[in-house]
Amino acid sequence: MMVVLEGKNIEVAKGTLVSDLVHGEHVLAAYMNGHLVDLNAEIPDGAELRFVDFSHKEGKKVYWHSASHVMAMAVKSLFPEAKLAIGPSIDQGFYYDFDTEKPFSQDDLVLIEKKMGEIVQKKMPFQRVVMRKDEAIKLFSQKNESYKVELLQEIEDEHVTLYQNDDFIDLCRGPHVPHTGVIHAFKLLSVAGAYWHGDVEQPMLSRIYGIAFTQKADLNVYLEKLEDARQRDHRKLGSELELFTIFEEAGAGLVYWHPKGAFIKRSIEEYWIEEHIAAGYQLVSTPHIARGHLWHRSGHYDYYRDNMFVVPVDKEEYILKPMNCPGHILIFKSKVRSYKDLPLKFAELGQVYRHELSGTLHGLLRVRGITIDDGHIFCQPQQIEDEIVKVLELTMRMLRKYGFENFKIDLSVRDEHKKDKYLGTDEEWAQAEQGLISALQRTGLEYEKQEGEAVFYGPKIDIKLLDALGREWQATTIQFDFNLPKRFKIEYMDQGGKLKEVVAIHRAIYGSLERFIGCLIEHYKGSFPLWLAPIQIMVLPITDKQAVYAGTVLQECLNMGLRAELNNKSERIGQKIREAEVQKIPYILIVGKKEVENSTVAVRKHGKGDIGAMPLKDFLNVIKEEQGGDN
RNA sequence: GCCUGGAUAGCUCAGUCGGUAGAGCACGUCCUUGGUAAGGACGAGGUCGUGGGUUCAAUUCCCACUCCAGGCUCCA
Repeated sequence: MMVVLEGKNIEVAKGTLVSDLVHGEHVLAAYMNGHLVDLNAEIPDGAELRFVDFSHKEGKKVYWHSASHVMAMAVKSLFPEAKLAIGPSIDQGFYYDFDTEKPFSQDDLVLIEKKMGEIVQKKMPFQRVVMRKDEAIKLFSQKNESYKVELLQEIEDEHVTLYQNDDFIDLCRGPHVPHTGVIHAFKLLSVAGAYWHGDVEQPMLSRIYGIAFTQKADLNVYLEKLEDARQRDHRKLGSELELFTIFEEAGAGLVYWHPKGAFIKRSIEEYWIEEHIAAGYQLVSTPHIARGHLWHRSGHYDYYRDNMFVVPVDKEEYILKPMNCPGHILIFKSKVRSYKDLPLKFAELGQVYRHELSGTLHGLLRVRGITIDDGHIFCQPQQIEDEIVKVLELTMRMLRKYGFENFKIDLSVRDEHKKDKYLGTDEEWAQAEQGLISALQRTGLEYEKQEGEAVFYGPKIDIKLLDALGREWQATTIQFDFNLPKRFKIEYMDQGGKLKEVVAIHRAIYGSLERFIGCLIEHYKGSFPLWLAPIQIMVLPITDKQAVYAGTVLQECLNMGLRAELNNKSERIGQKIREAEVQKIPYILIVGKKEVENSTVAVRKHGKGDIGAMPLKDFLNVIKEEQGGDN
């Protein structure tokens, strides 16, 4: 019979298995007529086949999923009483959830890993078993695997597949790698609690996360990357570089910026203000607190009450603002606006407060006191597209300033089948969604359309930026709002003298400044570019005899508007260099006897080391070009 | 909010099977004046997260709370 393998016609005997066509171990599974199958699947006549290896996304999934089975085998042999829940592959590796009397500890992982090693050695085949559902239920009931039984009961098919290695059997759709020996390099990474079905009401299970690779070297690279990420942790760098502290005494999720961190924050804000004024925004400033009445009218009180800080004042409730929009709307509504005034764009670096659940707080990435770089665009329907294009262009220019080059853009639209879930008319949605699409097309940005991901009050564009390690960070969001214009009756007078409802667009480019700075810290690994570095230059005299010259070097730097400091402690130069390097200061100017005689400075650049001596003027010229940052 | 594990000097951590504690780094003083990532000596520094309980005695055992970590959930 004929089959098509990787696009080529070949002749094979009837009853040939996929594995018969495979040479070597790198092939993990195969696509047969579009379906992913095991290698020991039989090939039907005329089948179209494509091999899948670890370099394919699907291959990784199969591999990691098989690794999770190996882990489950190890767990069941060490802890026979542990009940199996689920064990899928994830973006980076796999996990398996178990119900155990006592949750696993870090020490257990070592034991489990060891056992996994033994299982891998045995090269146990993954055998696919097809069974009637009721038989499978019986089987797992006997084994006291209640979670598997529950899963089976949710399956509607009459037959189910199971995979068996020796006496270990697990409900599984598959496919799997041929045998356990294929799993070469693996590591169990962490243990965590997780609810069954992710449901708070359900039992808490013990989850083990792991990762696996076909080569030991790849695993090492991955582990190094994890270690690099740990080294970049903004919480660690934040305290080492004295950028910020979150004080237990002062409250969770509330950030105290130390001078250096505050400098960075202010630099980012100043740059933002400059760009926004140039882009036609008008800065406004609104209070941190407002009467409850305002939040009832905006609808926040009903939808968002649990996340708001409520303060009793006299006989009513005041609320710490969780968002800036109502404030900006009040300013818009303070007088009758003409179509000639539109688009009207208000911007504010507004401090908002949100009562996020304690467990979700995380360094700067999730806080309760948030600085939002908020902007609201009030415009006419026909202005939508142009305005979105302007926002996108502004966003790209600003994010690129920080060295972000790769983005993931999501366009979230409503679910056409559940229109009743959303506010706003068909016409409004069509206009808004089309405006976003046209704007994205005009700017040439690639995006992914996410059906049904829009919020109930309007469609949106979210931009995630990819940092130096390729990790995603949610930053920019551009959202239509069909809710607030109606609730607040925000209108403008058109050419015909009639009042019409405005189109309102929320947008934030950094998103949250706290999160953005956290991201920057990790992106730069604490080594800020010159324009953001709190201290740009450290002047170090080699001995006390150069103190006077070092003082003049410092002064010249300061006169140029540079942020420079002088360390004239009577320490060895190696020690003082170390202190400055640990602080990741971009430039160190070392002055000794030679430099005094020649009126030069010996320049040491962070990350590069000694770049030689040069006249101070030359150095100042070099640095002047670097000073403004990119663009 | 939920689960597990934590909280000891400014930081990183050790320790006390119940009798109020120790290291390294950082900090201060002195010696040293040294040419590209840690010179030496001495010194100061802690109500052992907070509040209660048991006990002659609690940093240690028990309870509650707060905060932190890793997850889960949440993020109109």
